[in-house]
Amino acid sequence: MVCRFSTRLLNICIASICKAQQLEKAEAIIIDGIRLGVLPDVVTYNTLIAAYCRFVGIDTAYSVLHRMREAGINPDVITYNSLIAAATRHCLLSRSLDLFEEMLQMGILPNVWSYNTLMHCFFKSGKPDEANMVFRDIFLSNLSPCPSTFNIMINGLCKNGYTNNALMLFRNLQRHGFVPQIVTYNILINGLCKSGRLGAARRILKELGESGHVPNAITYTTVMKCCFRSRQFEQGLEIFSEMKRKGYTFDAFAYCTVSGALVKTGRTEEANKCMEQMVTNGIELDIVSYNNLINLYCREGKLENAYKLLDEIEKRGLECDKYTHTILIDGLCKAGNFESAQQHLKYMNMMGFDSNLVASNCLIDALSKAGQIDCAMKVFHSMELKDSFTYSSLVHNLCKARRFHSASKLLLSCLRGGMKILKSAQRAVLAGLRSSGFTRQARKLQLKIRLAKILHF
DNA sequence: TTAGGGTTAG
Repeated sequence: MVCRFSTRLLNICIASICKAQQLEKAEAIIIDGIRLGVLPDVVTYNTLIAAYCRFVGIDTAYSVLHRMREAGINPDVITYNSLIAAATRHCLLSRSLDLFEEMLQMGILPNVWSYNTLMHCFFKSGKPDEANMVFRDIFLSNLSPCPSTFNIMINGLCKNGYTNNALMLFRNLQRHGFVPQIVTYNILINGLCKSGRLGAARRILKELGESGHVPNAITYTTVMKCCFRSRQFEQGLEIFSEMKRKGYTFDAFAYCTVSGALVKTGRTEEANKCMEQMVTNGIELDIVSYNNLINLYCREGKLENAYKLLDEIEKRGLECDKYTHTILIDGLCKAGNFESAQQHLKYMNMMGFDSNLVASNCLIDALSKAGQIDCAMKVFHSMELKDSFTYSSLVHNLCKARRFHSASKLLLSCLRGGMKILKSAQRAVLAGLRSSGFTRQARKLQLKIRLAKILHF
């Protein structure tokens, strides 16, 4: 139904149709509108582009830009900010930069949101130095940073391992009159908890209470997770009860935090009850909840039930993510079904997931524990990306197989790559070399370990 | 239009 209305009404109509994800219908209405003499404007197309970014993909959204120009409407800073934000959501750094450049070439001046988004994209891509340069550019461009600018900065620093710098920035900003928002406190508490600085996190939590803000569901989930991480289980469960009393368990977050922690400690029955409670309370299962359930079934050895859930995910129109696949690969490994695990890993590669590091590590660990260390080495050589877990597991199991020279070589290549390795794995190599009469090699290796520590840490 | 909490491996 198209009406005789003004552009403003057309835009209201397009916004509501886009919200309902009926994008083709929205485009048809725009065309009908033109025929009836109701011309779309930049707001009409920006709404459509934002919806394509959110519900379809950046390429489709970008193609609307052409149609927009054909209709004689020039994009503005909001058009480009939407596209840059979409690229950032998918961690497409070069795409974000290209769009930023294109915007400049079109003579469109970026605003503080453009810089915020670009900064966030650099942080998400693990490039804090570049993000810092964008932060400086905001001031050089004579733009005023907004509270989100600082929140993105503090969050990015925390996520990239610079929690101390984040805390320093927070204090500096406070000295200059910055009033932290509840989001700022949550970001900092989460960063401090994850880096193991529980005392500092507690101080910030106390400050939050004194600031007049009320802790919200996110604050509670963050602190609860922190308790589980530091093995203060009963305290974590007390927070969960408090969340329920206060009505903060309106989504899947708290339930998944609790059930995840219960599964990790082998309390699968309680984890099951927790998820059942979630469903009874009318909370719909999302992909993370399904992942939790799949993990629960895998731990109980009920792989068939786990696979049944995959069908349910598909029926519900949800998409499996890298966690779903990793959990299943780990489940197959733990059940000793290496062939299926390897097949699933291949499938994961084929699907083009951004990372299969954890899944590969699961396979390496399980294979080498089962004595199939050469198979594990094959997987190792096929991996593009390796981390401290990959090396620790292999070095440890090579020692168990009394292959101390191979373990020593691998240990050194890990340290040369600037990666840490479990202390117990280091000790196993040194002890193994000594006990098999290679004391000189052990001494040399110890010296090299010390040198690597000085160079990298 | 941007920013915060949940799920994977020793």
